[in-house]
Amino acid sequence: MKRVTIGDVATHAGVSTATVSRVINGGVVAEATATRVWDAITSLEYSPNALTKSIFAGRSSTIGVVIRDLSSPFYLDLIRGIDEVAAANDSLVMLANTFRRDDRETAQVRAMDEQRVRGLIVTTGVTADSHTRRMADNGTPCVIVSRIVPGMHSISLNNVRAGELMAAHLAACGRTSVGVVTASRRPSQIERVQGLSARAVTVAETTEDVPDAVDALLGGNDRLDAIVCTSGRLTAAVHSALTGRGIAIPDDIAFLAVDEFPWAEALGVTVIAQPTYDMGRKAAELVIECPDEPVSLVFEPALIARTSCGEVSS
Amino acid sequence: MKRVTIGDVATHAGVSTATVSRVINGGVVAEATATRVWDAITSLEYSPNALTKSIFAGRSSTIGVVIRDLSSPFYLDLIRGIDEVAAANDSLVMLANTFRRDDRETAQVRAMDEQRVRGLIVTTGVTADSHTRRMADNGTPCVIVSRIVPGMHSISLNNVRAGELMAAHLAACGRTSVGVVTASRRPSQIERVQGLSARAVTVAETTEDVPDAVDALLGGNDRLDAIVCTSGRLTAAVHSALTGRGIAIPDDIAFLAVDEFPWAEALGVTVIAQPTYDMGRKAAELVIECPDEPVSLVFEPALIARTSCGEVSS
DNA sequence: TTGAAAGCGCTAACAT
DNA sequence: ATGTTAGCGCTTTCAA
Repeated sequence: MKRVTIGDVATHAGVSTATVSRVINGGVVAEATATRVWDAITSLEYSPNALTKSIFAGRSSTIGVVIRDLSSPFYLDLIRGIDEVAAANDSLVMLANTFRRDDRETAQVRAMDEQRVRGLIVTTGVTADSHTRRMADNGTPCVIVSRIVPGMHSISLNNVRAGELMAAHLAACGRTSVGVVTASRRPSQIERVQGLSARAVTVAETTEDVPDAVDALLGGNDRLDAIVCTSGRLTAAVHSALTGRGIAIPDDIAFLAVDEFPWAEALGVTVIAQPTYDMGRKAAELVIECPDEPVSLVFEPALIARTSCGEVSS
Repeated sequence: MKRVTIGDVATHAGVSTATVSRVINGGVVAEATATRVWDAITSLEYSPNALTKSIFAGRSSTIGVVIRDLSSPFYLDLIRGIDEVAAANDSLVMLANTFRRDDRETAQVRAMDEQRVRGLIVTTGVTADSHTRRMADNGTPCVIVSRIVPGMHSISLNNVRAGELMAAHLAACGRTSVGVVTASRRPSQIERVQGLSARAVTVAETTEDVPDAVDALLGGNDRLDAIVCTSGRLTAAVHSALTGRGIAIPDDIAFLAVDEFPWAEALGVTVIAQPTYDMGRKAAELVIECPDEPVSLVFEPALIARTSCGEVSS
């Protein structure tokens, strides 16, 4: 069960470990020696130890990703984008989910630091920021996603614009009394609501809170003609709360959501889409390129009009 | 930018590196010394290098996961299950997507081997099996998901039963002429079709192939009264191909899919659900427990009846 | 209870 | 072109 080491290969090929290392990493070696070494490598099924290699490089070749909530549709494409860039750069992706728990967020960031990841991409809340910043100070390129943090790289959406886009679309569809279900007091959520100038706003932390939130909206003083959900994580819950109450979309109430999802087309749900995949790619590229000055990239949202707001086809 | 090492801590605390190591890993140390060391650790912001640690342990504490296609709804919950168990065992998850390309599959498995992962969970095709087996032989606990491979740990679904469940349900709904869209010649797909005893079967490798596949089914000699899609990855495409052709579900044709997805409820799509999350947990537990004899766990599918097959409420 | 010293598997000067 | 040697940051005997 003992692992084959570079030393075994060296002995088998009758050379020194240095030569084996050179063969593997492309140094100057005589053709004949190289062949002997490769033969030894294959016949012994030698697999180099990336961990030990990393010790010399000072850090590993892995990109760390800390995700707050893997169940949000936003993240799958983000990860895909990151993964693709990583694969193109011979990096692997180390993933950690924090289940929306602050203590796990700091723990996971710390774990990534201990793993000496090549770079770190996080979608954490503010709690983990001090740890992340410390990592950045120690030379690990860190990218914050979905939030702008001064002095650090960040990838985010123009959330105010997203709100405005929604407001404009709703207005164009003749809806004037808008109710909002929003996820939390995170900046991104707040900004979206800001651009929205809504009549009523309720907060639902989890999907379990959604039915109550929807009831609150529906039972308010204003008679609403549109409901928007600013969190992709809650969209399904809001939608089914609405239809479950016998509300017809868009005849009774218009429905507008943030974040594209695979079934939006089938359901005719109009959404604000983030260029999630590109954001993931960009985040990974930032890690690879590792610019000296903090760069803060803001992506523009796009409205994908379907039928849930009572759109009239042009 | 030089990283703080255990040596720096030792100097700062006026002890040897051995003592620092003992303090961190819980050896026998005098209380007073321990305090001094902890003070040094915090004041220097020392972060232990997990890579170096791993080279002593022989392997890292990370669990490797190689996923064939991150876009399939099946995998998010699988990853969540794995991640949860990993987190509970102080492990991180290293994720690699292979984009359904055989060459990338072997490359990623090899990469995981080089990373000396604590264990490996793969949903790859057969191409990577020889590599995976080699890893297993070298002492890395490996778990194959979605396929049974002799001599190796595996987690899979009772696919034949899934097919039978579908057939029975369709029959109960009075549907007798069933057409199937299946994804590929992978065993899991074939077994599902087996249990199904369908009138017509077409294969769609990717979502792009789906429209043609559906046309082939619809244009066949038999007049079908049910379409089932045996691949979660293709469900959305099949559904929209159907509705896009003006076909009413379930009035014109019943629709039945494999793999639960967040919007199934909203759309009323009847599905065969896999206990994906539990499968992920079990896979990770297998990696942690590392049983000597190969264990092959087969999970049972469950039908979630909604309305897409013209179900009559009891 | 602690320190000195010998590794873990590999790379990178420096010789030859 | 190749071998020798000294590390990388840490753990782990073995003495003291």
